[in-house]
Amino acid sequence: MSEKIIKVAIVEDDSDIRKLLSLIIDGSPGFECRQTYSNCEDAIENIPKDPPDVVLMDIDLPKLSGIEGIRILKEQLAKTDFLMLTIKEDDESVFQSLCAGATGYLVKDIPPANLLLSIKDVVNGGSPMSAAIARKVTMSFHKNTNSPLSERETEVLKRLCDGENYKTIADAIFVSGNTVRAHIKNIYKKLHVKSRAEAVAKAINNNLL
Amino acid sequence: MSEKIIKVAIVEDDSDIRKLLSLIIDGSPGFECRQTYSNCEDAIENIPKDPPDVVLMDIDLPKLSGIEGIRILKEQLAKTDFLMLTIKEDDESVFQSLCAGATGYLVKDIPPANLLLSIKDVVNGGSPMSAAIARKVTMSFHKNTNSPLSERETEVLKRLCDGENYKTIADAIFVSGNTVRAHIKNIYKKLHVKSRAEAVAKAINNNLL
DNA sequence: AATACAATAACGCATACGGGGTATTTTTAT
DNA sequence: ATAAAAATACCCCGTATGCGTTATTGTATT
Repeated sequence: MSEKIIKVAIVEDDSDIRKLLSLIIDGSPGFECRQTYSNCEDAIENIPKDPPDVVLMDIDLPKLSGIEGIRILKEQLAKTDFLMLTIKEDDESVFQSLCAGATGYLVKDIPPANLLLSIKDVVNGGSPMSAAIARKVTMSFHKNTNSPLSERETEVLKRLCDGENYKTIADAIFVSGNTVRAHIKNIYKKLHVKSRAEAVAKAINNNLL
Repeated sequence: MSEKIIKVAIVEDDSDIRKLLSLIIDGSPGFECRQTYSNCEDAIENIPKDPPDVVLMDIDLPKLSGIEGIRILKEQLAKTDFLMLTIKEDDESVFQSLCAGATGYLVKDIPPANLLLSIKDVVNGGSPMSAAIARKVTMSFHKNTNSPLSERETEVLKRLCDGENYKTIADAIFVSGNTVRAHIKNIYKKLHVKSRAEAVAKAINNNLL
């Protein structure tokens, strides 16, 4: 099946790790690593000249971060998959990376055999993630069970997200417009916001609906 | 490490599959399957009496769907992990499942050995997903590269999401309030919405920011 | 029995907002 | 070179919205 050699590029500032990774990849049948970079600037300049199948990207890099690097490179290289390979496991790093265009996220303690499997996985349409990372991602979908809002308020908030106004909501849930306004005021108090737009943003971003 | 036996429950309407799964699990050292159900109603009534570590949940079930089942069960059983095990791979099924509380999503053609690995993975804090499912999930984070909005409009929309008003936005980006209003009108036209709340909801749900 | 919250409902007031235009300048694309 | 799109800016108008305040009823919780 995988008769085509997978071309991998590496962006990693630690020269020991960089060389080790390139040796692992280049020494494995079916893989080749012709491009390695110690910083994002070089990668951004040279990777588009000969797009690899997969880029292994560190986050902590001298000037531009790996996340910024992906943001810039992914725009030009739609067909290239970017895999984060980093020691950082905080939510910010993980979700910023995915939003920037990463298709996988591996932590650096990954065994060489698994790294190669992950690279194969991503070219075959998967999204390899270390266990704890994958868990973070699925958790981000779970409905917030600690919502401060009552059922009725949640119902109203849902309708605000659809752009409904007082009157429309009132008619839909069979109460007066004044009642809807009262609910909305309570929603604002509980969410510490002062406008529909803010309430909607907070509701969506905190999985309150 | 895993000296404790992993208790698994199965909710699956096809009796052949149900029996096969329970045999695989019960026949593997370190796993036991004492509870199997052919529908959600029975599962909802009985699973809370003796919470397992992991529930393998089908989606297409006679009355209540597996997604609804998780929604109800997960509220009571915070410590139990729910793994979807289904033939369905459409976006709706995947994301509704995750939102309802699933911690993993496996397609039914998974080899028995991998199923056991996935169950171990989820109890060890991971989130096992079949390759195509994981890809769907990471893709859902990627910024929409086909945004109809200009840079300036995107900037304004971001600020609308923070609850800023005309004046505040105008001051922040050093233009007149009238200009901000003009931008917002264009945003409404392009997104086919007629209020801030709607624009914010659409922007967030479509990864325009 | 008492407290608290949720859901219901109303009124006044100032203004931010959405819809309708029009116009100039700059940037980008063809 | 020229057209299209983006960014800037202003006007009017009516109303939906946010804020303050008050009140009744029912349902939990203690």
